[in-house]
Amino acid sequence: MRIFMVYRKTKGTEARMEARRRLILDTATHLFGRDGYHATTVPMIVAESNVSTGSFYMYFRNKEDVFVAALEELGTTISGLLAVVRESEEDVLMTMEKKIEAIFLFLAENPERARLLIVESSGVSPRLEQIGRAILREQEEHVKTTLELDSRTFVFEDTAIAARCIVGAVHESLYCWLEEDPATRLPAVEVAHAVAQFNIRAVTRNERI
Amino acid sequence: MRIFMVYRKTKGTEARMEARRRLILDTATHLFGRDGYHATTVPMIVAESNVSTGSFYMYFRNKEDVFVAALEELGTTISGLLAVVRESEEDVLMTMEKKIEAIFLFLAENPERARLLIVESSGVSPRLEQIGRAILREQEEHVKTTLELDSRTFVFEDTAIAARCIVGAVHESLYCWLEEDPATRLPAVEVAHAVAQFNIRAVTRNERI
Amino acid sequence: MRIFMVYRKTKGTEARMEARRRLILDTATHLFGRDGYHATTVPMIVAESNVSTGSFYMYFRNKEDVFVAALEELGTTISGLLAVVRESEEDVLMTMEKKIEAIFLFLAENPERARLLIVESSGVSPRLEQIGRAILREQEEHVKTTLELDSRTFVFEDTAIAARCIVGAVHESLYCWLEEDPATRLPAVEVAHAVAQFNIRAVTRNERI
Amino acid sequence: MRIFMVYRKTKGTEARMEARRRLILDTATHLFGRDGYHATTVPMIVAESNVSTGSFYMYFRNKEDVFVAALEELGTTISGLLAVVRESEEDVLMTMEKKIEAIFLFLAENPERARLLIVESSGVSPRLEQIGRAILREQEEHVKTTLELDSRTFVFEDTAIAARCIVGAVHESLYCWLEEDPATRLPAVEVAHAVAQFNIRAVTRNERI
DNA sequence: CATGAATGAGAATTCATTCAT
DNA sequence: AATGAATGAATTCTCATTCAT
Repeated sequence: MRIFMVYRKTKGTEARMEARRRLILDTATHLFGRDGYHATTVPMIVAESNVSTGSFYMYFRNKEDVFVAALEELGTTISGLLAVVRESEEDVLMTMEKKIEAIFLFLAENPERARLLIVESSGVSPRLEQIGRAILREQEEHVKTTLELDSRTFVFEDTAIAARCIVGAVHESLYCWLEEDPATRLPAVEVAHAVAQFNIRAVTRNERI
Repeated sequence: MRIFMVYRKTKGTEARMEARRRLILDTATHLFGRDGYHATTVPMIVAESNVSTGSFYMYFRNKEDVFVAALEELGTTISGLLAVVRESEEDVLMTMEKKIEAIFLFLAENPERARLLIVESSGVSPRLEQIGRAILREQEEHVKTTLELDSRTFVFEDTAIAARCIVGAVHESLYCWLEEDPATRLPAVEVAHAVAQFNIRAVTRNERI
Repeated sequence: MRIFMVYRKTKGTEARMEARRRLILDTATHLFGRDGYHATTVPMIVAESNVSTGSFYMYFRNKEDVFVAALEELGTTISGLLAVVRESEEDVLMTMEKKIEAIFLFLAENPERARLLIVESSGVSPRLEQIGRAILREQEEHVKTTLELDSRTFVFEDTAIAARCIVGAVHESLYCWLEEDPATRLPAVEVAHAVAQFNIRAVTRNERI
Repeated sequence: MRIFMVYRKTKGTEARMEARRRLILDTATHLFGRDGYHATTVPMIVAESNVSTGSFYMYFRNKEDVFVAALEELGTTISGLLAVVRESEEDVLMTMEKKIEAIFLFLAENPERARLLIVESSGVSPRLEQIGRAILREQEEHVKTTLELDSRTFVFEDTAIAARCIVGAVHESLYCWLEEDPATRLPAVEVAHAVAQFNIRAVTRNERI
């Protein structure tokens, strides 16, 4: 064993640590989304990140932990997306439409994240499932809140159920769209719009349409 | 001259074999639904079925194979359920309502099968995912066909997307319902009805409501 | 369970039993020779023979036992071959030549038996190895006996070693010949002759050649 | 400023890894040679080496792989042995004699290696058989080359066949010698010499003897 | 802080053999 | 005598995690 003395500036070290964590997390997110939780091994993440196994376990307690981090990050991202919509729209109908489209389009543009959320978060461990479900639940809360903003516009009584239906509709149609041949499928925006229309029809008086 | 006793395979043997297969399959379905695909090991299935490892591999090629069998059986069951509805209803609106409720109620009454379909069939292997998706796709086909039966009643243009939304809505609201405290949640029939109403509103002129 | 009374003539039964044993043994010999001991499973033998597993174990104690039977049969065959030579030849030199050629040609014409003896009999179990070795030892005995028939002709002192060398030479050259491309290799008879010459040269005064 | 201690992989690590690989390989070679390929299990190798299962699979892809390594090492050793002979001898006859004796004596002193080569390399898998055969083929090449050095001394026409006969003779007589009772058998050197004489007689004019 | 060799529990699967029918 | 379903011991191999350096 040889010991080298290395003098480093503290600042740079902290920044580098953060960068390493990011690198590992991004790589893991990518691999989990592409190959799934079980097909992705720690050696794979480590190799792809050019980081040692030891480092991996310095930044994350275990494999599940990285997945949790990836999922939580995704949750935050989607929350932010929905928050932006709420703040920017005046018309509740438009708010609803934008929210639905925002979720759909974000996941359509980030298919690996979509898999992470829809496919891979379930069936691994109760903890992971809870986190994945929490993200859906938050989306449902967002939608429910919007539905309750204006009971003149949104006439469907049970807003909780409506919210769940809406979120379920979005995810299922998104998943189907992802399965389709990218060359021939409709553009994401069109599908997002149609899905939004479907759900808005369900919760409003339909004379306007 | 000598007398030989010749034992012939009688119906009993075949019946017993079929019963054994059933036993293994049912046990596996139960365990997969309760603990998930990865948490369920062949030794567990075997122990729970009071069957030897060898027998397991006599009736199924491998672990994935039992899961496939369980999933396919579930698919057949749901298909049957939907087929019954189609045949029995005259009113297209009523058909749609019954179909939606049929899926919801069946899965509500068979929560382990619901997990099998919604949670455990994804993220395990492409083959399993395909089979799980095929079941959803079939449900969507059923719904789509119904939507196209009467374009006066069902006015939502893109029936494919509508079908996906409906199936997604049903599954998500069901899953949420299963997560709720059985002691305090609404009765399944009520939720099923509300979900049906939601979806019917989305695809019809709403004057009637 | 149903019991049928079947009346059969005793004679036919015994003959049929012998025929079954033969069938199993021949099939097993073929499969062992083609695929090797370990790659040949009892289910394979049974399937190929159109016989039940139970029957297999009626005629042979176990898998090793069929191999033993196959090997012993082969030993007998080769013994017979060598015995015929001994009886028919007058000239000791000719006897030696014929013996060497007989072994070579028989195995060349029965490559599966050759594999059984040279390749598959070793490395399976001590018992099998002993039997395989016994066959070689018997060949060596035959050769040794011949070498000792006429010490004027055969001048190599240590007849035991000479016999071993001869048998080893025959088997190795045979094995190499079997590995060669059947389309381009020399005819078996030519190689057999050359091998015989080689070995005869080794044990005789060479003026004659 | 902070001081980090950076541990570098030093020669020690690499050396220790090499030593570990050696340990596993030597243990495996020993067990394969003593008990045979099939009777030797990975747990046995691992236990005997005081190494974990995981380590085993770090250094070797699988059980076959260690066997291959053992066999290839043996091939290299024998090649080296023969190469040394070729370089050191002037007289072709002496070269031949030394080569034959070298193979015999090396295997006589390393009976486990002998078993590895003669017995265990065949009948396991085509790949292993090929490697085992390649070693024999190389010996035959060596011998053949020597035979072709001096056509005045070596008069046997078909050098390829002669080479095979020689190698076969050596291995078979060696194998018989190994089977004999160590207490009463002739010394290896004597047998080696006799075997060499046998083969040299076969390929030369015999006046000298 | 960083490394990556080492660990070992645990999973899936095969197949020779038995035995009730 | 004949059948073939049933058995379960035994084997190979993977991978998340640890820890000496």
